[in-house]
Amino acid sequence: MPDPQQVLTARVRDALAAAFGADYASADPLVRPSAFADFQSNAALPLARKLGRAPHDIANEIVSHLDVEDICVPPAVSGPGFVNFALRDEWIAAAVTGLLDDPRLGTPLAGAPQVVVVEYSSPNIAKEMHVGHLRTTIVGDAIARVTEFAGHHVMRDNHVGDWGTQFGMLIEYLFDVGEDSAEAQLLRTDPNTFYQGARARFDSDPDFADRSRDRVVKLQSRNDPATQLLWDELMELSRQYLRDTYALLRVTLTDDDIRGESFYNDMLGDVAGDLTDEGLAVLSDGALCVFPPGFTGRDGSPLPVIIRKRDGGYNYSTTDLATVRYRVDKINCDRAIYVVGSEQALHFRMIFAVARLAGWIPGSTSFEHAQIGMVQGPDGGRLRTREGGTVTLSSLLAEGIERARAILNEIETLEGEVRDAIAEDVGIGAIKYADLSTARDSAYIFDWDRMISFRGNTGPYLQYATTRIRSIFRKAGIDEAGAHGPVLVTAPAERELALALLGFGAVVTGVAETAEPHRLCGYVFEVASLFTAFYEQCPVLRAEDEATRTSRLALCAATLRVLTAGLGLLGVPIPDRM
RNA sequence: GCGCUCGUAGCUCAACGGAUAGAGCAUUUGACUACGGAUCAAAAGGUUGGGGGUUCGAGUCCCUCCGAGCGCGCCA
Repeated sequence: MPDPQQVLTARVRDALAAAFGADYASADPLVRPSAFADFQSNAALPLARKLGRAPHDIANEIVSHLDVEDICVPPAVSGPGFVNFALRDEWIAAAVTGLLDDPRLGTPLAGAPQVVVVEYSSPNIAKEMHVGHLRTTIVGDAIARVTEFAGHHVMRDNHVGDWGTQFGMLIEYLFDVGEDSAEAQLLRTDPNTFYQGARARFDSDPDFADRSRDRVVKLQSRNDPATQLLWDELMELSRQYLRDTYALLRVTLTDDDIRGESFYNDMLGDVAGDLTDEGLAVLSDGALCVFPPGFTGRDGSPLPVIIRKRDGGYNYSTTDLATVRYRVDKINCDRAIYVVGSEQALHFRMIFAVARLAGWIPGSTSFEHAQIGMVQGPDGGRLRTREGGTVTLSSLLAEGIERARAILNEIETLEGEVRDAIAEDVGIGAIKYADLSTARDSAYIFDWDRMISFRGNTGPYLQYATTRIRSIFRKAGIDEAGAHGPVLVTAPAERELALALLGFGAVVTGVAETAEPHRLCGYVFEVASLFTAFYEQCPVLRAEDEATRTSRLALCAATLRVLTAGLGLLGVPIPDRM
């Protein structure tokens, strides 16, 4: 347990119990990084009222009961009652040396592992993904990776849209144009154009629209082989497209993670039936609705969750409720994280409310909507192409790679094939890191120049930091895995870097709890910044003596491992050279 | 109209109720035969949209006003 924040938290808790009784051991010792020391405890201040004593006295009392001799120099009380901790250099050095032999880099395995469903990406199939899918895919994947690494059992769930009215339309259109037609070939090359063709006919030809609706019924009843065959073909084409896209994006989703809306089709009747039996669902304007308390619409009237439409069809609310039940009853999840756009916040609040009303979510189970903010264009509006159209994900990724290549071409003389691979890593890494590094629920402005810059808090800067470290080991002719220290902490830059490295586990654990990958981005950037400062101030290969050289090589190795682990958990690719 | 989210440095963004609100970019200055300068060091830049309140302590919690984005019955 090399994380000083956790160690100190435990020690202050002991001191609280010793000073004021066991009742106080449960209080949060409020140990935080400090600008005035390495860490501070704010525990004394909130206790002042409770104990009826001056906070400064309480702080002194805590200090007198503290046993931190092995970790810190004697703690000092300052300000209104803060207890400041300055770690001993030897303790930091020993802890970092220990980090080198810890495959988990100080990250504790979850004491009570949970089954966690992470729903993310979730595109509509038979359509190309657009920029709106970028964040849910990238952020969701990072959340899944981090949660998994923290020791939980993660079930990735790609809740694709494969079952709505539009599939009747697409299949009917495919029948009309002919499966072997040039038009049908568009499904392989340009599915959006095929979709638009179908849509245009749907809107202009009432007969076609009627046939499309019939086709949906045939599809959902699953008893028309010809319909089923075409749907299967559409699905296979989509799986192919998704495999390619996720591979390029370095996203861990596979075919096995696809559990689309169609999967829940046979459970929808039970959802409607059980809600009716429980007396929760009532008919309103011919539709079967649940009115969860506390939700009102435009004119102040109660807002419904529509379970069954007037025409007898089910919609996405029904599917989402079936999904909740499946996850609780069949997957036995302890936690479900929905990585979906923030515009659907109301929808999910209502779905979760209905599911709780129906008793489908046990009190101990957490259902969360991890809201994803919009990706905006330079003007703050929706991101669009120059022509005003929707930006497809593939064109966005291609441009990122192209921009990375252009920059690499200017500076480096790498072989063509190697350069292509590096350009891909850098371009994809830049986009992903920019996307991950802002709080997931706030909108951000998409800016090529900022994200692909090799300076500042960007993917390429972090990738570059790792290549510099690798370069040191290449130059030294040793393998970074062979650097075991011991680490000595003397120079200020060494101390700051070492201290930061010890915080890896706490950050990972925190991100797993909050599903906020941007905090991990902030952390790796801080480590990279401290490393470059160290790199400037502390010669490694030309260190003054052998012990210092060994120590600094070990610090480099620890930094490299923390950075690669952190970027790996974020899903940001790391080229060996660039 | 109602609800949700938000408003922080010129720009893009951080900040688990804790001391003097931090980074990056841009700007200005300094350091180059360098373990990869795709770098580092430093300066300057703020009444945290306005106003009240709670608290020992508020960018953070509550109220109110202003402004923005999103959402609000049979699309998903």
